[in-house]
Amino acid sequence: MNVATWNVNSLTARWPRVEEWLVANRPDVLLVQETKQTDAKFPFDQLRALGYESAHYGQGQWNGVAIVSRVGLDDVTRGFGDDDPEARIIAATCAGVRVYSCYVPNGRALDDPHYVYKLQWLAKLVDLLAARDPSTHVIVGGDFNVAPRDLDCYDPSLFEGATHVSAPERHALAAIEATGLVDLTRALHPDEPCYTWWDYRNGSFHRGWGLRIDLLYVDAGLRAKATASYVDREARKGEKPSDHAPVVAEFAL
DNA sequence: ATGTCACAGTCCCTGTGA
Repeated sequence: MNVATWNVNSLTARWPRVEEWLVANRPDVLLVQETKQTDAKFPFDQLRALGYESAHYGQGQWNGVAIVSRVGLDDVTRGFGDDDPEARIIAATCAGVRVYSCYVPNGRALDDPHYVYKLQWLAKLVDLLAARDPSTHVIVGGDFNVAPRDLDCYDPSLFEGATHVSAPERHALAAIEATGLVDLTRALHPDEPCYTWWDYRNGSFHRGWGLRIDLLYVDAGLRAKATASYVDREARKGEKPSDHAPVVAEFAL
């Protein structure tokens, strides 16, 4: 089984790149973030023509998450079941694995109300994962907008006092791991940065100024069956790329 | 350390978010 997560930064703008990538890579499951489109605009039919079922939790101008699968797509749930109007989490069962596509709030700044929202959102995710069925394999992927450790940031000194690296955000990721999940990319690559995002500005990609903020958390059973994890940097190059690259994981199931 | 991109509305530029 081959599972990928990719923040596409508008599926409307990115569809040619996403379609090309799906045809070339044929993941079993793709977790998508920042579709930035309504359900009415989502390319269900185009994906079906490629052999994929889809579930979308669309909002419109902002956010929007999806799960795209060619190994089954059942029991879809959207949101946390509360009154949060932002479309940031969707779950489904694919080939017996419970998969989540998450777009964690950015936070903007440590003194911004949006940062409080980010921490509250992460706390809700932790509660959800802590209450999961332990007998079912789980993959929680997406854009977490947090670099788990300094190794995941090209220059931690530039991020002092900023979001994405603060202690409360990192504690939230530790709480996710404490529910029994493993950051798979880091487990398989303990010493490599494995950046997944580079600012469009300043030639950041070519200068290597990146962050590892797109993560795949898996349960211990899947960790034991994982055979590979990699960042597809090629997808960050070329015409009209997203500012994020896909993260792919492979499992011998 | 801000050199870009995408969106919607004010609609071919500007404000906002990332």
